[in-house]
Amino acid sequence: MEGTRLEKLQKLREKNLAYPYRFEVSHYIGEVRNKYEKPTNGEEVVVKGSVKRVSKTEEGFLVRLAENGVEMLVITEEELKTGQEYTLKGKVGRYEGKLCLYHASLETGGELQSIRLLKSSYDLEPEREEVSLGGRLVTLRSMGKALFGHLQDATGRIQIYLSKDTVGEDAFKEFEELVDTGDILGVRGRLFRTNTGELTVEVKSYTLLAKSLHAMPEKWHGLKDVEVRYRQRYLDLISNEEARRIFLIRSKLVQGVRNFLNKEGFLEVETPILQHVASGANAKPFLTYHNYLEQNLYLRIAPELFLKRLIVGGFNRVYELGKNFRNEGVDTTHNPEFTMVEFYVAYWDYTDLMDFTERLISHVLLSTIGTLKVNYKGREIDFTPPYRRYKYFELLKEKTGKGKDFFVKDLEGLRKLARDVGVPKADSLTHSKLIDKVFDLLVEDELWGPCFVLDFPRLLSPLAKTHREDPELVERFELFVAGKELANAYTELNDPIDQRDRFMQQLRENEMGDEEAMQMDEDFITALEYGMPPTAGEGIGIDRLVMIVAGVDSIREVILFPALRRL
RNA sequence: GAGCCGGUAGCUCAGUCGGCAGAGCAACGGACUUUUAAUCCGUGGGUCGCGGGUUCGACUCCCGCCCGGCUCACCA
Repeated sequence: MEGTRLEKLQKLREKNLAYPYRFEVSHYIGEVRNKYEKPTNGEEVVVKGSVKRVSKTEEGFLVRLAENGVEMLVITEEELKTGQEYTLKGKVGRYEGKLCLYHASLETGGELQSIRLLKSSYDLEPEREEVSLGGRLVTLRSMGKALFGHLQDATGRIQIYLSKDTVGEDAFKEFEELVDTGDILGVRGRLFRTNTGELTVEVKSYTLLAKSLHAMPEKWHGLKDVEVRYRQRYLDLISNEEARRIFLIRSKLVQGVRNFLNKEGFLEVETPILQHVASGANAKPFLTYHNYLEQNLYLRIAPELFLKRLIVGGFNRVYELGKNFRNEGVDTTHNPEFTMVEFYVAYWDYTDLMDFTERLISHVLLSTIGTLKVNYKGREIDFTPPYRRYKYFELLKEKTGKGKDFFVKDLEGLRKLARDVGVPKADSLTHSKLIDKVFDLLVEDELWGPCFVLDFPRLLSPLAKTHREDPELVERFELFVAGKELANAYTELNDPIDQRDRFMQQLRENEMGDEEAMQMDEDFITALEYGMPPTAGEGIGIDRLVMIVAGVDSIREVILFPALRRL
């Protein structure tokens, strides 16, 4: 902690001003800005002005361009010189809320637009509306008898102006003495625009709502240290616009999923996370202990078997959006606790789900980012339905020239193939794992655009119903995007006798060394014995979907507090 | 679990061949009533991730450990 900030806090305590209980806020900051800043539409304009400052950013040079004192931002690849006058052509947009000319290039002729007029058409006059706002003071520029700063929350940022004239001599002096950047501040005053056109609160009175005892991260470069960004995510959210963007997308996306499913008549349910048998997926569970029951319990690896019990119970459409826990490694696409939505529909089969998935993804994308096309790792992904559909063994045949019979029946031949293509530990893997690994290695990475892979080998899918046309297959599909599995679905196995056989097969797989083979769940089989209607079910990985929608390549960037070792 | 890279002031980063620990921002003092990465003058600030070793001398070289990132293995 910083000594001088502690001293200021002490002075606040003496004046009984240290940590007030409440502050009446009229708007969140973003609301005020939205009210007076019209959305831009990419209009192309030519403007002329002199360069006040050039900053280097990831998007190019960020330039402050002034025409008779009125300013706008410009983002350009051109190397402009401070103090020089230029005519520039570009598209009108906003940069952190401020009017900005994007993709600006030098221009000789063209119809000139005055910056003042351009700004007045997008940035409306606030008519001295009175507002009361709270936020964190993130910048502060003191000029003796007046000062400017910016107040920020996750919805936006707004400039504040204080002078001896507006708040009075004593309050101004107190501000300079006791307030630092980083403090949470409440301000009341009237909105106006400065000479350069920036929306600003002319502060009549202010309240220091919480002192920050630590200095803020650097105002220009932000917080870069990824470890600090994950461990102290609040600092990331304060100082990095990108972090705020990602988690606002995540929130909207989750909301979009819920809205869509609710609209389609699904019931949102919650099933146990603490389970006696961790089944429903191939994964190693976390183990915990319940003192009163005097029993070990597992953290769920999937909600599947409970959701299907609810189908037995007559809830025809159910979903659960929540966390699963798998005791596995951590990398750019895996976190030990991750979020999935699983949903089940009585009387449907997996072909119904493919169409449904396309509709769901479309709805979610449009409601979060307003488009079906996203850029990911420098390539476009187009989610416009329909998605391509490939059969599992046809993809393998393309790559290996071998058909389904080879993979299902010729274990030794498969083992040799696996060795040849470089599957690690090919000598000790079980038959089903071998097929799975060969597929991963040869096919998966190439499935870039959204596509369904369907009709998986029965061996790999102990909960899926046997294919109506081929007893060696099941009615199952996975949705692949950017080489990663995003969703997994099947026509659910509802024959209890068959289900028991499949679990038994899993137990044998376990004995043969597959630690992740599924556990037998007798209670679930009992439920099936009472009769489960034909049902289709699907799970979608929310974290991965957010990664693609937000365009980031590490799962930790879309999880607020990712798993890290304790310091 | 393995390989590679990284950890230096509150933050972002330099640090040459082993020779007094550096800059910008932030902070502190001063000037400045429309600034906006404000500006100008001045000041303070370090367990160089931790622990050993080599050396007259280690941020720098060697060994071990901790934490993180990437790749791989495992997994969705």
